[in-house]
Amino acid sequence: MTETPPGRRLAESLVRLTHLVEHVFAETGRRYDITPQQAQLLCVLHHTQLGMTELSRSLHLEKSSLTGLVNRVERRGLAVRRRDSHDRRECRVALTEQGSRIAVDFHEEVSGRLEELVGDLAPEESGQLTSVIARVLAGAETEPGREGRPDS
Amino acid sequence: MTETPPGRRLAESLVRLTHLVEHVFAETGRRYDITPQQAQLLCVLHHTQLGMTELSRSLHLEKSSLTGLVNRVERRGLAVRRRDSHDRRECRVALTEQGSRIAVDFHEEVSGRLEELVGDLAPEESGQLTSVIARVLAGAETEPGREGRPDS
DNA sequence: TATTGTTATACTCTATAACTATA
DNA sequence: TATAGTTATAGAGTATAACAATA
Repeated sequence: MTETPPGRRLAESLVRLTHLVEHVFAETGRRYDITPQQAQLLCVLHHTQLGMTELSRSLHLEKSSLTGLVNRVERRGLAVRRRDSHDRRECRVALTEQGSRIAVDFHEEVSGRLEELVGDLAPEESGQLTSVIARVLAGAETEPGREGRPDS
Repeated sequence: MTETPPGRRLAESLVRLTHLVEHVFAETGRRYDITPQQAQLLCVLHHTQLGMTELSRSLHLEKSSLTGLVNRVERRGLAVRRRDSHDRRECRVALTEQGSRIAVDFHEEVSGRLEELVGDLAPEESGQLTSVIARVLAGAETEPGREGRPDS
């Protein structure tokens, strides 16, 4: 029996923590009658308009999947496709007023709940955790994650 | 301009982290030809057998949703339903050998990738963070999260 | 030819409601 | 009656492949 290395144990904690956050996301979404994916879309679109290709990259979705997601969100009146670019192929997706409102409220509520969960951490602990996560996130952006590459 | 409180900043980091881990989960799953949900099921089932009701609680899923998930995993030969309880209504879901292997490999790979991302932490830091996260997770279990309750 | 976005198709995932079988 | 699990149904999310329109 070898000892589990600290990095490994931390990785496992992060996975569990992730499942918890996912749950908060889903539960909060239900209160606004949107799915977690729709919520994520709204949050990404807050204060910006993006084309389908950009969106699909930022959400890690195939463009065809995104078409459906945007359709559903548009049908609910939370976003619209705009075709006012020079390039007439392109469309930009923007939030409606209602969509903006929900994006803000949803984000506020998720943050609030998570804040409660981490509430009894000391400020140093909180800061430490934040900076570690920041490092993880930064690392992930640098390292492409060898997505499309075959198992070389 | 008021300062953003540490808890709030942490909350936002958590959300981003979650999306990253979700992505790692999905991408790794694809390499084993399983969905993230199936992967999570396999991981929960590793070294235990659970009934549908227990499973549905631990995965935050309706029992009917779980029925389908288990069906699909069973069809792929990764798990089986067993009916060897005293209570003849109950079934326990257990991994097959192949299921176990995939559970281990998947878990190994996900942990490995995350470990890489947090790799350059000192062991003490790593350990501290793990226990901080453990505290958050424990807190979440205690506090039910007022799921079914109306907005009182 | 390359790029932007959609359509067609086939699965998977999920919840709600109604159900069966056992306790 | 209560509990364990399933079925029926409807909708959402996703990827692959083929496509249309524009550049």
